[in-house]
Amino acid sequence: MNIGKAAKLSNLTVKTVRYYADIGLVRPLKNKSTGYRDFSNDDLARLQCVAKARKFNFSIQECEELLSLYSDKNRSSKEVKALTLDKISEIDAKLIELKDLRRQLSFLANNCKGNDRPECPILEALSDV
Amino acid sequence: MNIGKAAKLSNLTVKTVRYYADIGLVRPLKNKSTGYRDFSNDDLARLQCVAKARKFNFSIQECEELLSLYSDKNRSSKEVKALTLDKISEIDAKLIELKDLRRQLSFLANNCKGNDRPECPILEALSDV
DNA sequence: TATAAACTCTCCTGTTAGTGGAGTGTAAAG
DNA sequence: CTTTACACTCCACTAACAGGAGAGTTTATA
Repeated sequence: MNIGKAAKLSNLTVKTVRYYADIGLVRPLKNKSTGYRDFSNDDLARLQCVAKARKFNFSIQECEELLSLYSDKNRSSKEVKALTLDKISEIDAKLIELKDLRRQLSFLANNCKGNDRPECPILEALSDV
Repeated sequence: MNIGKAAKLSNLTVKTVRYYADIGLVRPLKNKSTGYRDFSNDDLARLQCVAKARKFNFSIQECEELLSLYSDKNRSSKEVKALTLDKISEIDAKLIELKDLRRQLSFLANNCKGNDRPECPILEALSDV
């Protein structure tokens, strides 16, 4: 199938699919005369897999790992689970960081009158080293 | 002061300070003969402000806004507070998104045996469109 | 005083994961 | 036969720096 159809069926943009082909995530055949890419059903499945994994915050490199597990019929589910657990740990770390940030910003905002006067504890906090 | 000292006193790297000077966040004088940048105390204060604001997840562009408020003695604290509240909303949105992601990944991981067999609900989920 | 270490400069490349646009060729519809 | 929709390549741009080359400057030490 052409790139437009592959993009539509994987919920990606044509630009993104072309990019994924450029970096080798999929390797569609190319029509010698027109230069058009020809995506197989397997290519499509890989694109769909990547599209989903990206939504799950997996990086492109991690997507590559997932794809290689995906096409390896002898893989163990252990490996896939390990990648997933790593990703969850990453998310947890990010959550802690963001919560702390929110706490500090809320504290500052609560102490700022937010009126027409120039005194501002937020800027004071930012200028303290 | 030279860039090394300015960097140390603002907890930034020399590379970063040079970058901030390149994009105009600070405008140190330059020694005509040596080309060395000369940072004033005001430059330093601005660098410290940016360093802190960056830790609070403000983008460079938002830092510019903060700096202009910072050096405007007639600013109202209202404007600064508004920027901060916006940032808190952004963080809240990100928190929701990450929590949802974590929930979905945990669900998948919990349903994956993680053994040496190939069956894997995680990959199955990724291949569903 | 000579030299070595530490510091500074500019310029270039690379990072992530694409997006946007120019200019051009191809296929399908009316 | 022409318009419209697709497709292609190539280049530039995004955010916020980091790494390194190659060269000049300042400071400390032998």
